[in-house]
Amino acid sequence: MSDRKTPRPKARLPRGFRDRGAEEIARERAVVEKIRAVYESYGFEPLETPAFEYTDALGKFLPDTDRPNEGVFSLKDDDGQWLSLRYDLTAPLARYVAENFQNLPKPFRRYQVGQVWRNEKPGPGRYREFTQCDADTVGSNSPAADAELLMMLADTLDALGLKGQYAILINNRRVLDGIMDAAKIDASRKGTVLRALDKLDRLGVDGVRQLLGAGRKDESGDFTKGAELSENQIETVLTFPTRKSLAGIEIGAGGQAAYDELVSIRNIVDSTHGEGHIVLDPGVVRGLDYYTGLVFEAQLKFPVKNEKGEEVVFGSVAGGGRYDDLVSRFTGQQVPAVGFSIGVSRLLSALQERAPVALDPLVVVLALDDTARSFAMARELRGAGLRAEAYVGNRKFGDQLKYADKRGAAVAVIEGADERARGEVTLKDLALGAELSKSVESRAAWVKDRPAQISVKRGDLVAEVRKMLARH
RNA sequence: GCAGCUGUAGCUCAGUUGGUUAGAGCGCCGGAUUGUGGAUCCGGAGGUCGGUGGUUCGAGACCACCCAGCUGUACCA
Repeated sequence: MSDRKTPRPKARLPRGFRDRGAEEIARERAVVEKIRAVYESYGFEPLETPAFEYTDALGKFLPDTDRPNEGVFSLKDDDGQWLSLRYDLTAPLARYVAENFQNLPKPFRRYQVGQVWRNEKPGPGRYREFTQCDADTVGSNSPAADAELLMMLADTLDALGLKGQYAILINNRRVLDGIMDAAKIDASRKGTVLRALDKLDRLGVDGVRQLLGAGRKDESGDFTKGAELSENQIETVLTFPTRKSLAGIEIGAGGQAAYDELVSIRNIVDSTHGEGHIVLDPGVVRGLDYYTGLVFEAQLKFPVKNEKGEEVVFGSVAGGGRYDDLVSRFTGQQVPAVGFSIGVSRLLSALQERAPVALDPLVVVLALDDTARSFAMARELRGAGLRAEAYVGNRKFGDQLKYADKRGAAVAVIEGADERARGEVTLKDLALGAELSKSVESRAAWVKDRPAQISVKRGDLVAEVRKMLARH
């Protein structure tokens, strides 16, 4: 170790990114397959778009040379044009629809599963790369399209084993507008009010009341300025969210029509799916600029724990709404659209302890002194549909067993010179052995007894391995 | 962005009012055991004490600034 000119790089993940291992990948695949199956059964067709888009096609965050990566990950292409990693699947959809408008059936119903990236500060359970599972209907302003998506979301959550354990909360932005008009909130404060209402689930009524009034101090002591509404205004704005009632509030013709539409959408879903899936909830706001009518979120009714085992306010596992202006950015034509997005990673962490996914058991064939024979046995086991591998390292026998143990293998297959001479193989039940080892004190006795292993005819390899696996 | 807290081995952390050569547990590697996982025992590798400057005879510790991480909050498609 002589003079090292450059210091070693530190092995570390970029902030907000994660590695994912076998178990999580298996769980995500299983979940995504269930979601896909439901979407496809509804006739939604899959679409894939690239990770990069031209930045101006994504909208909103146009990079300038000083701050090219505000909110999104951006880079400059060879020809000087800005590219960005997509931050959702909806903006690429709008681009796709605008680009292929004449060839698409209207309504165009598609789903898309993919990673999205956001260049922002990560938080607990919040990353800069995550998977979304979107379904959208473009080209229909009918409540039928809204209702269909709500049904499909309900069926999807049912298919994931969450039947009866969630509620889809729906609201309409025009109802909120009506309420704010009734409270005589001037236009400059509406944004602040909506943002405050959006935080009901996290901050509670008292926190939101502070944000609507003078302001709120967070637990670090930092102060957030409020909307400075009067007591009366605050009461009016909070009446619907807290008492779930519009009694005594005149929300105007537009607001009333939007409210009636919400009720009719709920009734459609109730008629096909039974009551209780859809709940009118005025606390649902979902952002500011994007949605134009219906907004909704799916919330889990059961408590969710974080990595430390603490119960957390979980928020929504899926959300969406109606956005009627997205395609017009490209074409100038209003194209009504409605859609939702399932946050697959969030859903997975919520599902973790409730619906574990079991991996197929693994068989490891140890390679004592004849690699070719080990490979042949592993191949034979694979041919029988088992997950099997031959040891490809170069360590001694004891270490090979340690390896099998660490892999979580269920069975080890051993064929050394002794076994071969007898035309047999030794099968070791690693799971059973791990259990037995708890009561063994001395290594000598453990080695001598060789628990949980049997010798079988080489020709019966597959059948005997199957028999051993069947015990668990 | 704002605020609070925290930075010592791969990980989790200890390190007395500032005092010699910076420690522990876990993990890793080797051995006890040329063919048997766990536990145990023995040995080993692994550190610019986040960085820079300052105070001091002396700084991992004290001060200033910077950087990074975590948490909350703001913004958020």
